Amino acid sequence: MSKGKPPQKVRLTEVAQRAGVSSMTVSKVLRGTGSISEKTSERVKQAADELGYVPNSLAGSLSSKKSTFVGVIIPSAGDVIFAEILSGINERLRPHGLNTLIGETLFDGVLEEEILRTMLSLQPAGLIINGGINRTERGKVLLERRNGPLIQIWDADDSCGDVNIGLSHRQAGRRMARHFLERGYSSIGYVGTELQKDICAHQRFLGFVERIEETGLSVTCEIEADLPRQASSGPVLTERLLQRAPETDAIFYLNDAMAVGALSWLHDAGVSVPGKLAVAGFNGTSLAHTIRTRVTTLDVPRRGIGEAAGQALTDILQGHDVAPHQRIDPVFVAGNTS
Amino acid sequence: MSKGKPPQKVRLTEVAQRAGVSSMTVSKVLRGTGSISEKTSERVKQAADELGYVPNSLAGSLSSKKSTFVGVIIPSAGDVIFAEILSGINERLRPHGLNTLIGETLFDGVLEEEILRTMLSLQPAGLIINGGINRTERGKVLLERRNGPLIQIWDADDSCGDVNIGLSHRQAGRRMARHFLERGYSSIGYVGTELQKDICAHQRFLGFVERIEETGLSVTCEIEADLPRQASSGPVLTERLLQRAPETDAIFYLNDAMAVGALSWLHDAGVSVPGKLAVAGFNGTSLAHTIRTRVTTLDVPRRGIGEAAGQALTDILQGHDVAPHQRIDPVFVAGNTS
DNA sequence: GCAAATTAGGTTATCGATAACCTTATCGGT
DNA sequence: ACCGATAAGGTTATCGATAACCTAATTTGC
Repeated sequence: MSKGKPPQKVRLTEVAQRAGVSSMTVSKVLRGTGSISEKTSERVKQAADELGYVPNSLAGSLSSKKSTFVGVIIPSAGDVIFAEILSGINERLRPHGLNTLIGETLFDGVLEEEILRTMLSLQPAGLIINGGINRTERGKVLLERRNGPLIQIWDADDSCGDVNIGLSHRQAGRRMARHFLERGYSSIGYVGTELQKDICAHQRFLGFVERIEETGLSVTCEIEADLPRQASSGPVLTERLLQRAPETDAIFYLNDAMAVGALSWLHDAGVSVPGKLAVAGFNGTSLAHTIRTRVTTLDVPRRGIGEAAGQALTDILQGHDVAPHQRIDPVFVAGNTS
Repeated sequence: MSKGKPPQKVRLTEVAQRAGVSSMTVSKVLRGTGSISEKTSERVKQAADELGYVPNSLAGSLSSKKSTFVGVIIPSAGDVIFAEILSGINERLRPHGLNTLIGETLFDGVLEEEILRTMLSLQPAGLIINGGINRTERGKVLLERRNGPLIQIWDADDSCGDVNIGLSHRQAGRRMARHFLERGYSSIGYVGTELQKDICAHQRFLGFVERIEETGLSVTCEIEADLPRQASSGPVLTERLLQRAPETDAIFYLNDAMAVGALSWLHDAGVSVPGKLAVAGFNGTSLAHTIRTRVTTLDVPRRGIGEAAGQALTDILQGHDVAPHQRIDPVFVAGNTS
């Protein structure tokens, strides 16, 4: 039985020896800097290949003070919305040799601060962070202490960092209010959860109510701080709202998931949609357009936001100019629920 | 106008000076190792705090040969399935001070190899990688050359690394076949895409067909290599399949999204489900249970797989024993489409 | 044909932190 | 009082790669 290969690590030095050059030369060849003849360059590459050399980026970054990853801080990687943004970001970063480091805040400012701290300790080349969160003071200080570009996404209302890419959630709320008003609904409701944490959702709520109230109407709200922002919360809150205000003829939900959850319950409860009650959501997730029921919603170009953010980051790193404010507006999608 | 603060970087040395100790002492205090008196410990902590010291993990990792991140390689972070797995992993890693580095292969072996290379260069403390991909030979070599634990997820059929957490997709395919047979369907179809890339989906397909054929029946397949694995492909392929085999009375789809897409089309086309045609998907995504139509599917505990993977990784890092094979079976969910 | 410019490659000093090892005090026990 | 054990903290040598600078050999221009 063999002793197993001596896991003798391969460093620049080992490659250099095999190619008969200095380690600096290898470093230059592998990064394509400096001037090295075609011949030795080939020899070095071959040596590296034969030894299966894998560079140690930690050492490299420490020395060059240029790291190869970008921190991306979002509320949750499991939420379709942010998952798609994340994917869009990563798609644009990887071709530039940048790795994506993720952090999930769960909409919690304290957790965000903690994440920021550990991320900054990794000396990221840049940071992409989701707005719309109750940031701690120390969190803000950490953000300023950063090196490299800072892109804030999702929330266009709250500016911070070099570039801001997102939408005005307040305007989005107003947009949906306008739709309800144009349709002539007059007993209007709103259903949401966790607005104390998710500032963007809160802004949508405020914009919605604001617009409705401008017409003299009022909005019946059912807001529960502790329920999840998911389908399951839809039925619960809808039922509560309808008990308090049975005359309600239209409800705007925090997101599509809750709207769809509510629709399911409304169907079972025999409430016709939109005959008796209109329903609208937010996000434009694929689940909003399923089968017979297509939820009226505002479709946010999620992947597009991510791509724009990744692009902005690499552009800045390359010294290009980037528009500091990029509005990416949601698109109104008329379904058959309103 | 002030010149702006000299962004004088704070290193261990600066903290040490302010606290009147050596930098080694600061290092020990901040990591809680070595023996330092309560008094100096306090003094050091305060100094670090006042200066807003943020450690440089790159230097730390280089020196200690222990990095603080884990590479997670999945097909796509934007796909609900893997997004939830990713989130589960991250949830378990962060409390241990481990950061999650993501890589998206898009089911492409060559891309996977490239990602592996850059990930390994960051000296990750461990690796969690999705199975069911056509791995390149060099990719396999890279995986062996790694340091630290390697957890493979999603695909229990193909073992590799220290721990394997996932399901047998072949079994899953057979399970759904059994359901169709029990219901007495006899003209059975299968619809899928990209099976050449997604080995797991291919396994489900094989298991499904295998089980059906055991009864002497055959399966009409509509498989298109180049269409996306999304809702939009459902209608296209369903229409094609029904043209070729109008008598088909049940179809198993590659995933829920395609099944739901198909349902929408079937409804418009006036095909009653499950009266004339039964439909089943795979994954148990929330979109499968919307409103009036609840797709029959196999629900995979996605977050659970992620959590188990994260847990296994940290367990191994702490020297604990971990079961090398953890089967996480999907749960059959009877909807009203079959 | 010779000085200047360019090419090809090597030397040396960090980057910021930690492992491993050392040096003093301080404290009991006998 | 003396010796070994423990506590508290400091010294030194890396970790693996790169920036910055330097040297020698060619090439180029006129």
